[in-house]
Formats: sequence, C-alpha cells, structure tokens
Amino acid sequence: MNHWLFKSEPDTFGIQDLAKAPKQRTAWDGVRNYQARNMLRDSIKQGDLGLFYHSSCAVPGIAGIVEIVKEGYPDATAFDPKHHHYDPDSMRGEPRWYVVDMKLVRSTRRIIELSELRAHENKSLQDLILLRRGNRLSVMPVTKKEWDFIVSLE
DNA sequence: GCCAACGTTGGC
DNA sequence: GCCAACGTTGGC
Repeated sequence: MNHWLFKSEPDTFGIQDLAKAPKQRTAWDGVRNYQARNMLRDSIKQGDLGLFYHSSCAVPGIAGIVEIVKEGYPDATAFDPKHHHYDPDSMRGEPRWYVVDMKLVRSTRRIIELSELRAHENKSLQDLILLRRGNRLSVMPVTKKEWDFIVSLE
C-alpha cells in the first residue's frame, strides 16, 4: 500500500466539499500534467491512502486523509467541449487524461500548515516533494516515513 | 533538437 | 496583485 498527496484549491473543491459529496466520494478529475497523469493511470492503487492538501489559499496545508476506491480510468471531463478542462486532443479511443476515485477517510482535526511542514524540511521532511523549490505537481508520492511523521504532527 | 515565448501554479 | 519557477508550444 502506497501513500500520496493530492493538491486541491479549496475555493474550487476543498475538504468540506468532499465531506458533503455523495458517499463522501469523488473522482479526482482535471489533472492536466503528464507526470501526475502517469501516477493516476499507472501507480495509484485501490486501498492507497492520500493526504488532501489545500493550495492557493489563505492557509495552505493538509486538511484530510483520503483512500483510493477506484484505480485509474479515463477523465470524462476531457471529452466534454463545454467543460472547463476540455482537451480536444484527448480521444475516447485513446484517452490522454486519467482520474482515480477517492473517498474521505477523515478530516484532520486541524490544518497541518505548510509553514509547519517547512519547519521540518531539513530533518524528517527533507525529501518531501511538496517542499521542493518550485514544485507544482498536483499529485505526488509520499513515503511511509514521511506519512507517519506528518500524521504524527496532528 | 534547441530555445524563446507564453500560460499556469502557488506562496506570499 | 506580484513574481519566481515551471511545463508546454512552436518556429527554426
């Protein structure tokens, strides 16, 4: 079982939106980055756990824990001309973009803030991809050690 | 294959 | 709103 971190802008879809979703479940759609796509398509497995991270907001940080309930399948929003994430180059016979389905395990009791993670960037979290300079990946792997450490901060 | 231009991300 | 950093595009 592997661990991941998923970024989302709470103004668009935050942890509260996941909590209110039917069955507290959602498809992680709209990813339009090849590196992240490859993870969604190939690496993320049912039963894997993820940190739900709030980005581009007043208090960036980890807001919850999710579990993968369905492995990668084509992102239907890429086929829809009316959709904001429409990609005319993604064909149904040869889909370019993928999603996984996830469900809420729980919200964290508090936001584990980015600034707090940064306080450990020279020690326990020195390899955390999230903290790498200029990092823009919206889906990234987290090691078991990093996971355990981050969860222990809560 | 190079690389400048451009659009996007995301913290501050 | 600013701006650094990055990925993608497209001309050559």
